[in-house]
This record gives sequence, structure tokens and C-alpha cells, in this order.
Amino acid sequence: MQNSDEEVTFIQQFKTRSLSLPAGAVIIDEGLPSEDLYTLYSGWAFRFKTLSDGRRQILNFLLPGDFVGLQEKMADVSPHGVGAVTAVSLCRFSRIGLWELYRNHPGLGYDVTWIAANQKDVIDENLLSVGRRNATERVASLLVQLYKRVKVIGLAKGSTIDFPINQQHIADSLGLSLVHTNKTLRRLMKMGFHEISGGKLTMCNPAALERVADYYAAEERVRPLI
Amino acid sequence: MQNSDEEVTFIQQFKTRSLSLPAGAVIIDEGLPSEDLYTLYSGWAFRFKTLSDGRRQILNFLLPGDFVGLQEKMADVSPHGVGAVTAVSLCRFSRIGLWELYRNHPGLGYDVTWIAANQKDVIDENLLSVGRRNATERVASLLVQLYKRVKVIGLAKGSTIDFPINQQHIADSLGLSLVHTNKTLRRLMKMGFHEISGGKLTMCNPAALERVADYYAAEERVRPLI
DNA sequence: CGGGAATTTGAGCCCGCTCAAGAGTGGTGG
DNA sequence: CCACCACTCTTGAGCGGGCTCAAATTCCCG
Repeated sequence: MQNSDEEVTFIQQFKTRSLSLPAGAVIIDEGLPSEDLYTLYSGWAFRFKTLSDGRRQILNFLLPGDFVGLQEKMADVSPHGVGAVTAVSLCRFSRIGLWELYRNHPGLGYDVTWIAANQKDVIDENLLSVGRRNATERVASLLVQLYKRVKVIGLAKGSTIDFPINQQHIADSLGLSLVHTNKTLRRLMKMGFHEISGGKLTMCNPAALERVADYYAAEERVRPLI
Repeated sequence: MQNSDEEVTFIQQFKTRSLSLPAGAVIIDEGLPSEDLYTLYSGWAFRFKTLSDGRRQILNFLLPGDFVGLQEKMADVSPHGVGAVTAVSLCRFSRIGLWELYRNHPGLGYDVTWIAANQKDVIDENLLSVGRRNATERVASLLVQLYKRVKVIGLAKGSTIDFPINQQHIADSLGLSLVHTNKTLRRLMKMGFHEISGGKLTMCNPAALERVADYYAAEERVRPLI
């Protein structure tokens, strides 16, 4: 999956400009038309949906390299929102641009589909968690999943990673209440599986956590760069 | 999104052959390498994942026109299985074929991404259900979603559609137990929202069910044909 | 008409929920 | 430098939605 020189050049001019937003910002509003497609360059974000009474479900977390707004590009109205966890920097692609990319650089179009399919894997795993795992298994599998994803993009320092999300984020992504999420995290921590403090997560025993989670996903694969 | 004559011709030769399988067949095995990409021509199928102790989560149902195996094409090993609900007929695309499609017919490549994004919408909605809706809301939203999807592909007869899945399928897709799924379905039926019998679903009051489900998704859109 | 699968219903329990309150932890301004 | 305030995390108590276990009943299909 090596990009050609020509492709790299094209990508450069294709990116119309970059964009920075502060922590907590709304990147894409639920139910609003959205014109733009982004790549997340740095920081953490998340996609979410809400019900009319305010219950919120986080669909998946977005890490550097992920797309923001691919689905929205395909619809008229965004079926979900995107929020920034930390301060984020994004690279904007123009609307015309995506179509041109497919036409002039089908190799890159293929890569786009590849990345989108990869994100779907993550969502599938989350759906399995929320639907069939109990609270302990859910928390364990989320920790393992995020750890592996961060590691693959080269941002892990040993067994420690930046971990900017709070317990409310975790609860909303696992379909649990805040209180029960806290109790479950605490129990796993006391059992020596992991540590969270100061915005860092340390995995003390990743293999054991994977066993707890019944999480046997294939290795995360290196993605094409766009 | 009109396909050109040339594209249509290409699609024809691109389909290497079609394939029929009986009800209950395994189309793609979980954890096995999969060589093929299919389009579902007729019948119902479903994607699923299982945990090692047998708990199963249905990720989404596949209706005629949906892709089978796009993700698998992108990975080395299929991260999920695909099963047939009814007898199904599939059109097989060869492995080389997909890459050629992107290279020679970027318009079709764009359509592939479009369809994949649409399927992701469905999964997102399911994740919202399983994570944040109670049992009644979940069942209601599944009925509404399937009804709308069938309607959009032109297979609804008035307010009645073929409904080949059983309560175990529904339970596995909603993250509920079989028993509780039955009780919930029965309650909704007694309240006059819907009827299921003889493999048919009739929506007696779709608007009311949508309200019960807190389901306000945008209209299903017509998809490009491949 | 026999038999396996799917559906239905009841009884009782437990995991995860809600409610409530306290303890850190920063950030801000006087 | 400290008082204050908002946000996050923590812990306890008690309840209830959805679970498991168990047993009919109905539905197909050969």
C-alpha cells in the first residue's frame, strides 16, 4: 500500500486547508447538512448519536489518521454528530475534491474504502460489546482496543498511552451508567490490570485483560496514509 | 447517480458467476480467510460475531442490493461471519475484480463507498438501540427500520413485508434474551402496533411505532445499482 | 400423525440502574 | 495565598428491567 509520488503530490494540493478546534468543540452537528470531509491529524474525537430525551451513545472514538465525515459526505444530512475530546487539528478536503480523488486517483479511492472498512470493524466490535458482553468484559475490551489502536499509530510509550477521555465518555460508549462504569473500572484497577491517572493509561497486563474481555481481534493493521 | 452504458456492460462481465445457497447456510465463516465479494440478489442474510462461549451478536441484516464481504476483502481474515436467513442468491465478484473496478471505473468505486457508508448508518442505528434504548424501544425501532429498508427496495406490498427472521434472530440483533424479546413483541402486538404471522410483518401504525422507538432517521435513500 | 423447532407464559433472581452524598482536583479572582 | 466554584471521580443503598430456568403450547413439515 505504498503511495506513489504523484499521489502524494495530489494529496497535498487536495487538502484545502487545516483547521484547529479546542477540546469539547462540536466538529459536526447531528442532523445538520455537512459540507466537509476531514482527516484527523492530532487529538481524539468521537462520533455519537443522541435520542430526543438526551440519552447519548458514542459510536466510536476517532484517533489520528481516521476520517471524519465520510458518511456525511454521502448523505444530505449528518446522521450523527462528531465531538472533540481534546484539542484537535483537522485537514479539510473540499466537496468537489472527493469525487475528483476517485476519478483521477483510483488507488487513493481504494484506500479511502479501505480505511472506511477498518472503521467499520471497530464499530462492529463495539456492537458486540454493548450487545453481548457484561460490564467487566466491556470495560476490559474497550481498554484493550484503544491501547492497540494507539500502539499501531505509533503513539504508545511502552505500555502507557495518552488517555484523554473521562468516565462519562467510557460509559456513553459502552452503554453503561456512569456509576457502574466507575465501579467496574475501579475493580479492574484494584485487580492490577491497569492504571489510569493524569490523563495516561498504563496497561499492566494486556494479555490478561484480553482474556477477561474475550477479545481476540486480529492484530490492528497499518493503514494507508492519506 | 445514473450508471453509464459502458459501466453497465462492465458490471456484467465483472460478475464472474452467481451462487445460490439454502436457508441457514453459512455464507462466510468467522475467522476464515475469504476470497470473495458478493452482492445479495435475493433473500435475507445477516452479519454476526460470536464470543468464545457462544454468545452471538447480529450486527445487521442484509437485504437485496447489499454487499457481502466488502470488509473481508480488505482484511486477511474475516472479522465476522455471514449467515443466510432464507435461501439466497448471490453474485460473486472476483478478487482481482474489485481493484480493477476502482482503477477502470472510478464512478463505480465511488458507488461502492457510498453503499458501504449507507450500511454503516444502519449499524450506527443498531448500536444506538442496543446501547441506549430499552427493550420496547429496541424492538419498535428494529421493526420500523426493516420495514423502511424493504420499502425502499420496492418489496413492500402496502404496509406488509416478507419477514423471514425468527425471534432468536431479533433477540441476537437487539442484545436481548429470547424470552424477553418474545414478551416485548407480544406486548406491542397486543397494543395493535403490528402483526407478525406466516412469515409476514404488517405495520398497523408505523408512525406510532416510530414514536415509541424515538426513531427519527432520515428517509432511506435509493441506492446506486451494482 | 409424529417430532423437532419456534413461540408463549410463569416464577424468581441478579446485574446494572437511579438516587444521593462526599471527596478530590483544578481553575479563577479577590 | 487562599476561598470559592465547577467538574470529575468515588462510594453506598435500594430498586427494577431484563435475565435464567422451566414447562406448556403451537406450528411446521415430512
